[in-house]
Amino acid sequence: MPYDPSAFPPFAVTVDLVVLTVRRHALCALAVRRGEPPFQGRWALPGGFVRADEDLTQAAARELAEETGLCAHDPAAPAQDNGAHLEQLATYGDPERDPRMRVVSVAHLALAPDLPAPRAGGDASNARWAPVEELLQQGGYGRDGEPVAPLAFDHARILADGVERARSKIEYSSLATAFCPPEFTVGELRRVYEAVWGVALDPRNFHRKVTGTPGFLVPTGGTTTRQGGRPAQLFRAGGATLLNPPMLRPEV
Amino acid sequence: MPYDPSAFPPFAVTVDLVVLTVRRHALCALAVRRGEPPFQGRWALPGGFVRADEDLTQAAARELAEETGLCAHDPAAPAQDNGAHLEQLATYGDPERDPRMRVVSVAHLALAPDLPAPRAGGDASNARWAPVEELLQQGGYGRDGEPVAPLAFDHARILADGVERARSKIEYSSLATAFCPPEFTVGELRRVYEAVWGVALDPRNFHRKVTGTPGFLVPTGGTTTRQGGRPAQLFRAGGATLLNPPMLRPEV
DNA sequence: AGTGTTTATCGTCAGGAAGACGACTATGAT
DNA sequence: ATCATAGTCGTCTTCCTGACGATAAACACT
Repeated sequence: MPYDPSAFPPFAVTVDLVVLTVRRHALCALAVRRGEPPFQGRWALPGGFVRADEDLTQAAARELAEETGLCAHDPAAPAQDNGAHLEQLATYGDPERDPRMRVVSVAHLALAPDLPAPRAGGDASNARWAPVEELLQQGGYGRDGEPVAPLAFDHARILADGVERARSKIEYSSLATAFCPPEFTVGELRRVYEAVWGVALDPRNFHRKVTGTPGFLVPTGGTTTRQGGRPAQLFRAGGATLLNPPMLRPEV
Repeated sequence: MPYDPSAFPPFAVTVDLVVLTVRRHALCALAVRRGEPPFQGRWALPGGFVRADEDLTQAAARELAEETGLCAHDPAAPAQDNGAHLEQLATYGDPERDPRMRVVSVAHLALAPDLPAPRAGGDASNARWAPVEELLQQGGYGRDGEPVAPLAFDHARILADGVERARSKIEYSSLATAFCPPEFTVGELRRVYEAVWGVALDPRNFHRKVTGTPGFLVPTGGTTTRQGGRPAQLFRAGGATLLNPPMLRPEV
């Protein structure tokens, strides 16, 4: 069968972003308010069309920079100045997922340290960090008693998948350090695990585990008291990306 | 900004399949010979265009049925007659990956028990099961001394990603049973792990591990001697999909 | 029938990792 | 000075794993 351009239907391809961070002991995701139909006024995940000459990862990194100012951190490159971790999550292509047309969305997962207020095209009121539980509870009421509208499109499903990916991946990788500033303490890293998993971990066992895994953490020599209490050693993320044996998520 | 159909570039969307099975103690993948340019005559992964009214998973299941006759096994449904495990793998959208046009391919991973010879549109010579090492070695020589051409497009990368997914996922899930017939012995399951990981496992420790994990295997009461030696108990896959603690892949 | 081979299955033992938790240390706040 | 807060080092018990001996039940020979 020869090549026939009419043999396949055209699709629009977008990237959507699940951008996660830890703020005030809670796992939060970036949400933007939709300014146009469909779902006008509702919260949604940031995203946009993939351009004609752009790779999927490039498109995701571009959208991430537009929405947050974050520089995507290539997992291969060692530098991690202001870079966020970025990886592909999954692709969503239900024919009915966008009422306007056939859209296939390649969702990406980005993890970032706690940041100043988000910006969405310069308009702060149209972007916010919200706890993932708040974004995921469908038709409930938020902390302020206001009714919560579910996320636009299938974005609740995408967000849930991204959260689950993050929760499981910090078990066996050093991904949790992506939520931390370049230098951090063992306690700060533990609070990341506690926020992402929503559990309390024993500080002593956690300390033994992370400091006893070769290549996971490298001490910088400095100390800090920014958490109060006794000064804590500062560490950087070591070269080890895989955590073996894994950190076990406590049973419920 | 109002909706403007000209604001986004059109893409072709395809599904590609990494279909894995275990044959003669080796992890094998399904490859089809391309009958048209580009890469005419080269081996490639099976796949095809997503239709206008089709979900991505539906498209992958349809392609799988066309190429192998396998019925995709929905992970939610309990029945697993002739069903193969099917899950989304990753999406590949480099602008240069297809010289004809901009194609975004949503790769899927399928796992199946050992099957009779494959069929590709009824033409057996254009489809085969090949050991993954043979398909992945670029520019080397196959077992028969013939030079081996690398897979078409970026399919070597996709295959490598699918193999890595399968290798890591059988560690912490019951996915390895997807390579087995509905009833199987502990030894047959162990040979699956050995083929997928390319290692030898201790039969006694393996037996203790899989029979000691609640819900992983349920005995059917029957026995078989199809492997020779002492009769072995037959099992079916239990309801447990997660293996905790995981089966540890031996270090190299 | 006996012997060897193959595979399955049960047991034992030592080493290591993890959960529970006690004890001590070094800061800032009152 | 005292307390609250966090960090860090140990101890103990329990569980899991890897290494490996031993037995059981089939088949293929002679």
